[in-house]
Amino acid sequence: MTTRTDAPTRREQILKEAARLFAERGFHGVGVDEIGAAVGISGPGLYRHFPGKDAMLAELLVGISERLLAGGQLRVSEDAACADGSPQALLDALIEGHIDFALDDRPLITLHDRELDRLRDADRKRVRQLQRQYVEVWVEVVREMYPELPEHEARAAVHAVFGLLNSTPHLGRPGAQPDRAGTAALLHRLARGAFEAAARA
Amino acid sequence: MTTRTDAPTRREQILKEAARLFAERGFHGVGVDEIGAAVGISGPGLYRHFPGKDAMLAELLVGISERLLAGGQLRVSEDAACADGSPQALLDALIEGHIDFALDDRPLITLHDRELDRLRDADRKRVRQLQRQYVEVWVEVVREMYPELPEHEARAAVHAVFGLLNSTPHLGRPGAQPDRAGTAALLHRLARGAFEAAARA
DNA sequence: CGCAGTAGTTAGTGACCGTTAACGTCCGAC
DNA sequence: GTCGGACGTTAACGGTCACTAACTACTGCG
Repeated sequence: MTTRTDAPTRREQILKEAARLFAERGFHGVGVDEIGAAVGISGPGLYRHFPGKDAMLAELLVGISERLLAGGQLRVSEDAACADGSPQALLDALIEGHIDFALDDRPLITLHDRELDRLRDADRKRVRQLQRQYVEVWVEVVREMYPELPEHEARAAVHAVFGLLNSTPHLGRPGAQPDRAGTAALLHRLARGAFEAAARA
Repeated sequence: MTTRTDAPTRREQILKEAARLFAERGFHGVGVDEIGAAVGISGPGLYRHFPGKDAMLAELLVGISERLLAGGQLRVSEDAACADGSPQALLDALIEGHIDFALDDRPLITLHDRELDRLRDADRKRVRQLQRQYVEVWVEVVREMYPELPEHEARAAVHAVFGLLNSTPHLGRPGAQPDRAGTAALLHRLARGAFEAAARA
């Protein structure tokens, strides 16, 4: 949990605004001029920082996937280090981490499963691999928690719970979400309840 | 549950293929020539059936929203007619109906929350209103089933469960889903479990 | 037959958009 | 001081794309 205090670089500004715009109107629906305008420079000025529009999307998607996977793996290893690591506590940690991500980086969550097919083959392969690994982390933890659950059902349940947790962009359209902690708690309960019910064959 | 036996009209073919292509590559990512090719005619021939590309998307999205809402309202009225209408049975009926839709019309489900912003203002307003009404149908049933659940939490839970049920497009990428009945049953359990857990404050 | 309407075709047009080219400006280092 | 690189700018180019125009083929009907 490292927090930054220094000002964001221009490159980071661009990525952030591009993520927002891509999430709002789709990759093909946003022009480079708009992205430039969002950070106060104009159109082709972006090419000092990125080789092209595709590269921005690629960096965003690869970055998201890497962060998600790294977070998941970190929590698993932390749990393994702790002596009192119960499967439920680990699953809760995974859920909480994903919720934090979904609540803090809504545009990225939106992009994550929406614009994957707009990537070059190599990048798409890499993102898909990272996503698969992240799912596998969850599946292993879920199966440790509910050993009676068949693997393919565990995997389907994990995908479904991702859909549940990633629904946050559809929630508080106009104003900011009323209560971040409350929303997080509710989502956590929903996810736990879904997994429990999956195991009740 | 009326099933059609007559051949689909050209117009319906176009809508079906357009839905598939829009879902795969996004509205802006598909050209009219491709849509035409998918139904065996070429590009501008589409304009005999639709005034423009936007109109196809509009008809798709309005149609989806209307069908979802009509299905939900139908189930509520059926339950009210039956003497033995329990809240749980009604909620199960809603869940099952939504699952059927998600499993049978994957491309439409994908479009439904992805390309809404590509619509003209009037159409977008209409779709949003239909969606809102559909959510309200669910919220009322959920609150009847779990009276202790505050309204805003019920609404958030409904949105989240939609995300869960609509995750089916992310499941069986390569082959067809192994077992439709099994997938439906699993999704149903997950959704029920999520609502139950929501109510356990 | 003649005719009208339906459903296509190909060719072209104007707009948009990603990208490149050529040029300017500021600023720190030697 | 001036030199060089980082960072922008505007102008232009080439391709793509939605849409239109003009024309053709089929089909049922009097």
